[in-house]
Amino acid sequence: MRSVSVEEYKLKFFEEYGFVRKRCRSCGTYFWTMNPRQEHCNDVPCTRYRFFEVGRRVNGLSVREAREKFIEFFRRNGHEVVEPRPVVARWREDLYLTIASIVVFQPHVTSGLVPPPANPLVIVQPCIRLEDIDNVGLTLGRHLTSFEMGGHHAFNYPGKDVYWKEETVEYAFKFFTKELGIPPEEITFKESWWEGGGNAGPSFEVAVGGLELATLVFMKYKVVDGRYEVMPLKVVDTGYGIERIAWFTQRVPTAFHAIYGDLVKRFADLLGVELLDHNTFFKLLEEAGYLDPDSPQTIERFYAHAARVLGVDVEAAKEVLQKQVSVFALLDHTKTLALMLGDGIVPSNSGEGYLARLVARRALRILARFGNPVELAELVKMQIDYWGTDYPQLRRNSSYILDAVALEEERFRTSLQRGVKIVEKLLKRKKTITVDDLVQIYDSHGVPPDIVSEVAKRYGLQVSVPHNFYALVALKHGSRGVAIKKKEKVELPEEIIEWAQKLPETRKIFHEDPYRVEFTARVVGVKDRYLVLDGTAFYPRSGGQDYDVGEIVCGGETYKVVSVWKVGNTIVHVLDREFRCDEDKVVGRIDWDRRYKLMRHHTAVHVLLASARKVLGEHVWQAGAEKTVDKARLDITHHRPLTPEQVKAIEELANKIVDERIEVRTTYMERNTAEKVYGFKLYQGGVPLESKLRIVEIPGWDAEACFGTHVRNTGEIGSIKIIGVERIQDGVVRLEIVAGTNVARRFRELEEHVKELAKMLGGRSVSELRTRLKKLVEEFEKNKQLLQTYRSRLVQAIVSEIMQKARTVCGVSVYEYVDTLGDEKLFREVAYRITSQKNSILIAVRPRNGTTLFEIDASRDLSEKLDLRKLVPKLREAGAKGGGKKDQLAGKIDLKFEEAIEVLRKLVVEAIQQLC
RNA sequence: GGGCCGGUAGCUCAGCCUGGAAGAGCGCUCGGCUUGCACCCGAGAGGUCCCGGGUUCAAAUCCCGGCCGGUCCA
Repeated sequence: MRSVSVEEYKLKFFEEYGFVRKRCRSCGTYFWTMNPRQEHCNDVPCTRYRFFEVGRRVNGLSVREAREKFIEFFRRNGHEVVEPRPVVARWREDLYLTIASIVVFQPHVTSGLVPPPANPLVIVQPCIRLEDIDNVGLTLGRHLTSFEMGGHHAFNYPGKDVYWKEETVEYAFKFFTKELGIPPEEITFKESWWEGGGNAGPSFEVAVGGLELATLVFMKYKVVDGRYEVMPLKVVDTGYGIERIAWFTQRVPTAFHAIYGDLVKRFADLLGVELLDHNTFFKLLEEAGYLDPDSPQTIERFYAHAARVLGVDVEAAKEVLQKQVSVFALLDHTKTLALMLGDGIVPSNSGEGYLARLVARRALRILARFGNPVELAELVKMQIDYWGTDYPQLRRNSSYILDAVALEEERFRTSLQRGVKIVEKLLKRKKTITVDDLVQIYDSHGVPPDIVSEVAKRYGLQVSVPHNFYALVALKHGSRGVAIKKKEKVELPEEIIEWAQKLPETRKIFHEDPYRVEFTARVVGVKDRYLVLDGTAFYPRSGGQDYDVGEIVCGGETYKVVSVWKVGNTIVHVLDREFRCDEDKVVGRIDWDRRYKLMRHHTAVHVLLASARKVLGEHVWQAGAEKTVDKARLDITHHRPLTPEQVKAIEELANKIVDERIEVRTTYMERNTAEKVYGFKLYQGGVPLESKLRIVEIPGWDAEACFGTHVRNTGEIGSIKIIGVERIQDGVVRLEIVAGTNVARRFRELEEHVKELAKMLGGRSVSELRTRLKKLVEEFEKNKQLLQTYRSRLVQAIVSEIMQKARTVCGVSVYEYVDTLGDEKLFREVAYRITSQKNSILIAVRPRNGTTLFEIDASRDLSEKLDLRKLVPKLREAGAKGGGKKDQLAGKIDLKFEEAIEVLRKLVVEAIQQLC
């Protein structure tokens, strides 16, 4: 840890309350305590867990009660309550999951762009962190993949301070002592340093009886090139572990007992695991604090301790323990999975979808080890029932959640079956399975090593899985990069972008009036063929909507506008040639026909998304969209392929929304208000970087933060036709549509196409197409049969002809055949018939483009005496190229076929004569 | 977004390493056995070896590119 000045941590609060600063004898960390005799920092592993012995006035808080107590305390102390956000960080471009309460306010609030929704505020945010997924269970609750983080936050702007360290520490102290009734001398404030996401600052970790209950961070630095710069905006970022508070107050031995109550026993029963009693768990817990999952020695020590507690040998203890751990891990994973799916993640092989699959597969793997006594969906169902009140989205989306889980289970099973076959195949080829094989099988086929080992065992082979298996897998993938989500690219030269950035913002006439075709504007910047105006009706490519084209008139000259781009808030027109005009004013005119098609397509896409969400469920999210003049497409997240009925239902509903002639409203709203009113559905097309959002709303159906130009009324769309449905990626379905007059155009194209087909098939009308085609296919099949009959007859005839001209050399029949038909199948049959006679050899030539292809086939018995490959050198001398097997030679010879056959005959006869 | 694995008969796959006559099992059709059948016996039909290019006398096989699927990791 870097050395931090003591001044960062010295507080009046500590002085007033009689805290002393001490240094931990074990880890060297400085800490503050009211107990002058305390020698250690009061956190594991420097002390054992003894939080269950610590006094407290409040007992037995459930997670919900702990959450409410936390919120209530800070509400009483002047904090406004903010509703939690989804566990999928839709508003973040650089993060998939909500990993902390502060994530809710990043980057817009912490960067100063947007004011916080309240200040100060309190929030309890469900969070998901998957880093420690493999450690869940073993540490009896120190590691969880999902947890609720209670945070009270204050944003201190220059000249507008809310509160800082003194108040924050005092709140924590009061909450723990007054609200929970923990004796003051039991509370330790550990000095620490927090760093993340380019920010940093001093922090305190609040520990009681070995358990860290909260972290208080004072974000005040920005990390620039490894140096710390003081930020104008200083943020109080606190994190209280709601589950840990529940654990602490309940005096139960594991966090899982505290969080899941009677679910623990119900899960254990379903798995057939006999749970240890609380006393035994408490004895285990004493050692659990020293567990460091990264250190195998501490794990071994834990097992040894368990063996002593249970009075059995280490192997037996390990087995008992692993069963308990499995129950805990399964409780944890199923809840996390429910939360992820409940907030609309669709399992997939990439992006946040993969993270859901990862959790599902860890859970399924555990179930597999127990012989799949219960379906995963059933366990998830229990979690939905258990948490349904706390997280209503679980109940609302339960049919999707359960369907997605069932599908994941099915996929995992087929994947495993495939994997087992691969292992079996491998075992047939080689007698051992190396560590490399294990890594390869997991990496390519998703079969975890313990399952490979189990399969191998059935074949009597012992395969041991190395401790660092997953590290080895990680090694194969190289260094980790940062996840970056898609970004719209601007097709302008670098120097033009730089130039445009220095120019003023352009007035957006296309927003003020999307129906404006002609406008007058002043030139504010010219560089070659790039033109910037003070205002424009030309829409730049943005939000998936293609740019406008048209013309700009200046000084009697007309310039064509070829494309339009957005650089920040400045709009750059690309002209067909260099702009040379001294006049200040220009007149612009957009290509209305094109624009109107784009507008209709854009609004149609919003309608389509609303319709898809209604038909398929809330998990449907826009994964991408593009609107061109010809058509538009919308990629949506969905776990299964769409059925024709679903496609039809989506299309029908979309057209119903069109027919209802709903007014499309465009408004500007403060970000916080908009989020409160519409939720995060707003950010379907990405997250704008503004504090004020432009909201395009189709009342009752859809509201999105959107830059695009839209029609005034859904009725203007005219009609929507889905012209393509395609699975473009696991978990993503692409819908292609046309709208408005394009539907007619599309229909005409299709009609012409069909007419052409009808014509090709010799029919006169489209209605004949079906019957003609059916007949044609039948005829084709019939002719194929007929051809085969003719072929057989012809083979017969050719074979007898060849036989008549046979010559015998040393008891071997030598046949010759000149094939001019070019029917490969026929030739094969002829060759087969000839060489299935004993002691026979066939010399065949086929004239081709002035040269001759040849083939020599010998019967099997002959090839035992005569190796045709011995002829190859002589053939080479004769100018042929080729090769083959003992009983077959093939190649090419640059001779007329009459000459070729003589050469070949000579060689073959010579070879046979040597056998005599 | 990247790595790895795969795409051959209706289905499950072998063949590919080391180029030279496209295979097996199941299913299907017909026939036999049988009261009947999921059994047994016999015969038969069924193929763009994912697509495109290259190397070669010759490519399912080797090389390059693409498409599709699976999987792991971001």
